[in-house]
Amino acid sequence: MAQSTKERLLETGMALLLERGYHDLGIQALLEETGTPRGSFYHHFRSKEDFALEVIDRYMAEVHEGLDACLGDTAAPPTVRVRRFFELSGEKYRREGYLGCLLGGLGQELSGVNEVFRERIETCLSEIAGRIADCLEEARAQGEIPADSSPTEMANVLLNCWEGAALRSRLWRSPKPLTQVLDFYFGSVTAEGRVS
Amino acid sequence: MAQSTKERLLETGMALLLERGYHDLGIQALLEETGTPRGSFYHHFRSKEDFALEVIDRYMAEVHEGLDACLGDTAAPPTVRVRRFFELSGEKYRREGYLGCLLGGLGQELSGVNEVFRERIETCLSEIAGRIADCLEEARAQGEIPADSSPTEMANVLLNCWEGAALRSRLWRSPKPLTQVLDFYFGSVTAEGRVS
DNA sequence: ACCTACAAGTAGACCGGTCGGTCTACCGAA
DNA sequence: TTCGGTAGACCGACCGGTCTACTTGTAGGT
Repeated sequence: MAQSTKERLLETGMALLLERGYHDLGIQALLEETGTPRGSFYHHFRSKEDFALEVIDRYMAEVHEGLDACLGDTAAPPTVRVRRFFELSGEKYRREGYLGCLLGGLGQELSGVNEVFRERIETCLSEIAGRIADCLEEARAQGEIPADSSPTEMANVLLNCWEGAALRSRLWRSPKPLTQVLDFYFGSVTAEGRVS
Repeated sequence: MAQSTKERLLETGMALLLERGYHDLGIQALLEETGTPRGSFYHHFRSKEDFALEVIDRYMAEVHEGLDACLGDTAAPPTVRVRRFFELSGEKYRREGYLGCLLGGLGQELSGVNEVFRERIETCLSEIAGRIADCLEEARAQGEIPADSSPTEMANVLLNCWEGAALRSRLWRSPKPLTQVLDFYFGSVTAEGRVS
């Protein structure tokens, strides 16, 4: 068997959750899409909520892979590495038809109702922001950005703006908001306050 | 009667849609919350979808009121007026318990599944961006921002970043992402590239 | 080599509850 | 008497979740 039943459910589930959101995606639809009987689903997952949380785990694993690949490349200046990570994410969005970010989607939909999801997704985002902040701290140390910058704050602002652009890109079905926000952010971060 | 049944449904519905989202909010819950019989609801609205669209209309009416109040104040410089509009929105979010923006919430949840909502919400956002762009055009004409700026693009970037901050503020239940993004945006827009 | 025993996973009928929506009856003001 | 609006019983469809039966793969005893 090329792929286990559980993996198939998680992979297809990730795509369906991104497209349809949590409440609009029924177990039934997922089972039909993957040709899985009901019993198998509940053998592998305690509940729909448990399933979605595992999908998020899988999503985060992919994100960390992307972060490893981009931020670890010490040949490039830190701010360039950070930008590359977002450009890589934008590439992924394109392949998916510009449906935005799963964390943003589930976060918006569920954070008003379900505390478990709210905390989990917030944790994921601050984890990502943390790794970006580490890289921006390098940029600060190397003088690429002003010495009085706050890498943590800058990373969070960047990530939040990116999530907003991802939402707009989902509405617009276009990469434009994504590239615009990167141009704006890195344009101002790396040029701001420079004399000469 | 202080408030007609329809108004009561729309007002309460707006709050409930913001908190719970579209799919998680059942007609039943809305009826119980407002003490309305089922028949009244379907007398005033063709369907749940029609209801939500009217809620969006009502929301947009409020947004335009805010825009009128802030952008019309010609005593202040244009960029200050724009900032005031977002600060006013932030005040509103605070009163609601930092649940973010209704357009962002419904946009994320529904734009992958329902074309009607996707187009409507995208139209709303570009309408808002358009009014902000007009004000930024004034700023450009007055030399407050560089002459080679693109007000439309700047307005869209600002609005998108704001929506992202609103999402994070919803997850975080805090105003911090909102104030951070405004400080960053207006800090770089009004200071960028200035010599002396 | 063969039988047994057991567990992991597959299969789908079935459950109570809730969903959005319809329908008829009723009410009160013009 | 008409008509905008209220009232709530009722409908089929679908929801997430449970249950039992079956199929497999395999470890262990003889």
